[in-house]
Amino acid sequence: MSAAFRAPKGTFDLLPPESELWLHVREVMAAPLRRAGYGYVETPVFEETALFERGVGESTDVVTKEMYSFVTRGDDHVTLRPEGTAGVVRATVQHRLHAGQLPVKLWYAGSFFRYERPQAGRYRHFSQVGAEALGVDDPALDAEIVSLAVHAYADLGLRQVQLMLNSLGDAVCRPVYREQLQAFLRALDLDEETRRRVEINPLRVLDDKRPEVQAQVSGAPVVGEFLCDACRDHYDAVRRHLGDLGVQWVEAPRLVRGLDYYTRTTFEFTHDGLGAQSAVGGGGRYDGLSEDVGGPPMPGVGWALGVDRTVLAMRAEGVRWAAASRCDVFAVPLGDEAKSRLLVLVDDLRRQGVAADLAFGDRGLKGAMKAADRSGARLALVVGDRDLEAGAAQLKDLVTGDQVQVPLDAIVTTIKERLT
RNA sequence: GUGGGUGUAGCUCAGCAGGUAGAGCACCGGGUUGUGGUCCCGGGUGUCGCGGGUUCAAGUCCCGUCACUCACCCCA
Repeated sequence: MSAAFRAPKGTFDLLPPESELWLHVREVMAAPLRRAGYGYVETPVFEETALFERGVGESTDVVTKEMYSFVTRGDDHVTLRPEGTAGVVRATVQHRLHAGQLPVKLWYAGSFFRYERPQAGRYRHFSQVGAEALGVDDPALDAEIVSLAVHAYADLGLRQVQLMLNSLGDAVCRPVYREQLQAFLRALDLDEETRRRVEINPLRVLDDKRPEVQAQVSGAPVVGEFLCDACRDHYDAVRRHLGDLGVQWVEAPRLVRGLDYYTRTTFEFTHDGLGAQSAVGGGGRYDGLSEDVGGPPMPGVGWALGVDRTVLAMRAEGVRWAAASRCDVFAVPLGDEAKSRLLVLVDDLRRQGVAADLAFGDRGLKGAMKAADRSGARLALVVGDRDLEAGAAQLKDLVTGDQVQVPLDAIVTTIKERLT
C-alpha cells in the first residue's frame, strides 16, 4: 500500500496471467496483416518534435497539449510518439522504400504516449497495433486495409465492433467545406473555447459530445455534400469494394478525426462496452502527410487498433480465450540429490520442447504437489532417494491420479509419449 | 485544465451512536516426515492513503492534502 514507488499516473503494469491476453491480442491483430504481405517495422519511440507538429498538425489537441516533449542533453527537441503513422511515413521516406515496389505495406506494434487526464480506456501510455499501406491511392487498398482490421476483431471473438465510415475530401474540396462549416458554426451560441476551435479546427466541433453543442450542430453542413468528383468517385469505389468483401459499416457523415493528416476515407471502429471511450481503433487515408513532413508526394492509408481498449471490449463481451497451458510436467524432488538430477532432467525436457517446471525452494512434498497441481501440468514427476537407488522415478498423471514407476533413463521418452 | 465518486490485508469488501482492526478469497504450514485437487486445524501478511484538528478516546467526526477512479475536453 505504501510502496515507495508507484507506476506513473495514467500507466499500469501488466502482470501474469492477464498479460498473456495482451500478447494474444497483438498476435491475432498482426496475423491477418502478415498474411496480406505487410512487413513488420519498428521505429523509435521518440522522434523530432517537429515531425509530429507538422505531421499530426499544429492545431490538434494532440500536438498543442498532449505531447510528452523534452529537450535532450544535446539540445535536441524530441517527443515520445503520440501516434504511429508519422514515424512510419518518416522512415519510409528516409529509406526511400517508395522507390521500390508499391504499395509499401508495413505493420507495427508498440507503445504510444499522450499526456492526458486518465480515465477508463484512456492512458498516458497505451499500446497499439498499426498498419500502413503507402505509395498507392487505389480505393481497393482502402478496402483491403479496413477488412484486415475487421478480420482481426472477428478473430479475437468480438461481435459488437462497429465500423463507422466517412470521407473527408481532399485539398481541393475540403477547404470549401471548411469555410461553409465555419460560417455555420460562427452563428451558433458557443463557449469561448469552442469558438476558438471553430477558427482553428472547425471539423472537430462536430465531434463535441456535449448535448447543448450537439443540438446546435445537428443542422450543420456535412462534408459528404461537398466532395469533389475525384473524392466522390474514390469513396464510391471504397464502398463498393467493402461491399464485395462482405464488410458491414455505418455511414458516419459527421465522423472526423483528431489528427489533421486524414483525407478522403476515414473510419473508426467503435464498441459500446468501454465507457466513454468508444473507439477501439481508427484510421484513414492521408495523401498529403508525406509532403507535410518534407517528403515526396506519397499517398497512404492506414489504421491503428488500440490493444488496451480491445481488451476492454473483449471483457465487455465476455469473450473467452484459451490461454496456452504453461506447464506440461512438474518435477518434485525430495532431497538435494534428487533436486540436482531433476534440475538437469527438466532442462532436457525443455530443450525437447516440453514445458516443464520444478519445485524450487525446499517445499515439503505436500506443498510441492500442490504447486504441481497449480501449475496446470498434466504430469508430476516425483523423485526421492529411494527412487535414485532404484534408478527410477514416479510419474503421476495429475488428471487421473494414476502413478507408475519409470526407469530414469527412459523418463524423457516416456513423458513425450504420454503427452502426445 | 474542469467536475463527481472512492481510499481499511495481495484481491473483493465489512466495520457507520467515536471505545483493543475483521470476513471471504488468495497465500503459507500442519493433519498425511513419499503424494495434489475435496475436507479439517493453524497462521494476519495492516502506516485503516497522508497531515492537522475536535475528544479521555478517531478507521469512524471536521479541515487540508495526496492518490485512485469516472465523466467533460480529446482520442486508441
